Amino acid sequence: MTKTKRVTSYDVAKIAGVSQSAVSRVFQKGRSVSKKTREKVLATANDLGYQPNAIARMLITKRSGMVAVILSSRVNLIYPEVLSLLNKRLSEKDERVLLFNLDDAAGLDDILEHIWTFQLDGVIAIAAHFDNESINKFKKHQIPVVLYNRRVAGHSASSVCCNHEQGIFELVDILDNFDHKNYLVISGPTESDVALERCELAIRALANKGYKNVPVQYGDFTYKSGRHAFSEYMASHPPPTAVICGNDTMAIGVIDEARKNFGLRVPEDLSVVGFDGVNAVFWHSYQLTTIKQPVEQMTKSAVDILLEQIASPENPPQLRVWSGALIEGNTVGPARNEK
Amino acid sequence: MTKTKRVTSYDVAKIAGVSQSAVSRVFQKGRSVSKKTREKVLATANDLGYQPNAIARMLITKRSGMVAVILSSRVNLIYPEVLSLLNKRLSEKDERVLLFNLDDAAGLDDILEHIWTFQLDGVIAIAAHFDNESINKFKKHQIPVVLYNRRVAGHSASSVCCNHEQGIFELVDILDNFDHKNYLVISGPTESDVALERCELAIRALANKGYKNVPVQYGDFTYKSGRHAFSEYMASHPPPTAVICGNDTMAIGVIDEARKNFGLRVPEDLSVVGFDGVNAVFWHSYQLTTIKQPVEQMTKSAVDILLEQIASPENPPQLRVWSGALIEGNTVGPARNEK
DNA sequence: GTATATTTTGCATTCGAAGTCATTATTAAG
DNA sequence: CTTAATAATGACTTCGAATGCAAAATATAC
Repeated sequence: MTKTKRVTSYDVAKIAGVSQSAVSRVFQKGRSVSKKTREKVLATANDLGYQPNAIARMLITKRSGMVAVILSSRVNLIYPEVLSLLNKRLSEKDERVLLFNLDDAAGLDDILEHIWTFQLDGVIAIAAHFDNESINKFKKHQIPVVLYNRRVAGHSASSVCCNHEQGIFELVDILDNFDHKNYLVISGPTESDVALERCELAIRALANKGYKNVPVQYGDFTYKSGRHAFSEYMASHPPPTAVICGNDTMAIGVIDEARKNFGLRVPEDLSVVGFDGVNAVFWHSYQLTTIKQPVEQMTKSAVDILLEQIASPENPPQLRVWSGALIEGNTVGPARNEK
Repeated sequence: MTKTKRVTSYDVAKIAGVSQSAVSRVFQKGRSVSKKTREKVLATANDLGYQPNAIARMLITKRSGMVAVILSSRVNLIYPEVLSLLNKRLSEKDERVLLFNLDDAAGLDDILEHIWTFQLDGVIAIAAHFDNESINKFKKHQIPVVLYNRRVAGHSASSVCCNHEQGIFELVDILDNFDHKNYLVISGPTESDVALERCELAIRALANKGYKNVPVQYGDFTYKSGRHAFSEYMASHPPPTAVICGNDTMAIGVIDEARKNFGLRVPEDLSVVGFDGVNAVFWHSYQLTTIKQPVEQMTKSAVDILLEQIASPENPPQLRVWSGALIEGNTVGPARNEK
């Protein structure tokens, strides 16, 4: 029942026989304090169990030491990995992660309200949909943003992206070299910018090879939706020989559906490629050929850029693009072109 | 270059022709303000784009509106789901999530330091290892904690757990009914409390059925480690007929290893069970028989308990245990008992 | 109409550390 | 040993909202 009051810098000051300013200075780096007082203060601080109150510090310094990470969660198996790495990198730079889930009932506006009031140092938005209007709000509130895998028109915000073009083109090249002619694209949901980008690139890459009007089915990045998209297509079309999927999870769904409900062998009868390089692509039952998103570099860049923008807000927005690496699995083979 | 100053309650007060207190009261619920002033204030606040500064509020109210979630990440596919649900539930109660990853170089102590200085409202620790010493620190700092899937000796902290005993016993019952006699347990890493608990329960459940000295291999909850543990065991023992795994991901690894490198069919030659109920257990290539952790209820309870503790810190710690649900897959069958 | 109860209001203070500035102690240079 | 330069220190103010309290305004009862 003892409502222990917090130990403040004043308490320490009094006991150590110095001023509050002195105590404060001891807990800041690069401030001149004599060795004698520093030791005195540190000793009594330790005795009393004193630690500077971060909230009070935030109020006066106007830096919260917190970065918001906005996540459109669940959608993709790779996000947990991204989040974990971002957290790690930010911690190293002494920034905490305040997490926001965008897919909850509460929309973006709701999240933004919170971001303003919390005086965050910056924001990293993972594949969330931001239009220029939102970006302008950040400008107005003078909070740096870095978009992850999302570019915004006119380069008005910094972003770190996977080079989807390079990745998709590489996959299409491989398929084309195997003489595939009957393609199916299974895209992620139209609300997702990443999904749209990958889908358009696939269509463009195929067009370059001379394949126009490639059919597209839409899923929502989940396993189930991959299966469903494939069976939907099969219900009214002759089987394709190659399927290009918007992400790995759907690709795995396609493989299972093809094998189970259509008796197709992968890769003998059907080639399948995905995107992302999640752990499951290495599982023996799938061994998916896909592109690994360079998560390490991307998260590092995102944090670097963000910190730069925090330090020098007047710097122009940056764009950094990283190429993914091909994972050569076992789901691509020569086309079975029947005639 | 215009360093726009933040709009404060004083600014609004001056323009609206009221006192700062009045402005403050408008933005708190359950405070008496006349309709007239409320409207005036709200109008000018809107004009100026004023929003209360959360940091200043935290300082005076001593509530940060933030809850720390400590995650031992990566280890388990189910954590992202847990995190996402916790975030959602906490947002509904107007608490933000400050995320900490325990497996980074920075250890628990480092995280705790931050927790004290941030004056957090509470902490939810997901399967992190907390000893009584750590719990006592929380008591000293008067910060409520809820442990997720982790009990601490002497009920000194609240926790929400999956009923691993019921789950494991149910799985063992099923295997026993299929007349299995040669078991192998593949446990998660010894640093993990959940892993240890599941492993011990499996051993106890088997002992109840008369099987003593059941062999145990250790993995680290990953797919690879599941495969490796199984092949290690097979290298020097006759094949078991049933494998009980510490989680789903390792179970999937075992299935792949058994099929690929030992030509065993699942479930005809080998029965495999897991634990957690991650999405991948439904994938057609596996269809794992497992126990689904009741994540919905567990996260709800965790948040409920935490908020109760925040509201009434003097209340005793609570323990809530939820039973998992059996997922009847296709990886368990009659034992192939050769003699 | 007055007297009493109730709601609104503003003043002044508080939360806890950090920054400004003038003053004092210490060191280096001559 | 004096003078100049530098380092260390404390008093006071600041950040921005919330709150206890007394005064003022409004509502209710008689």
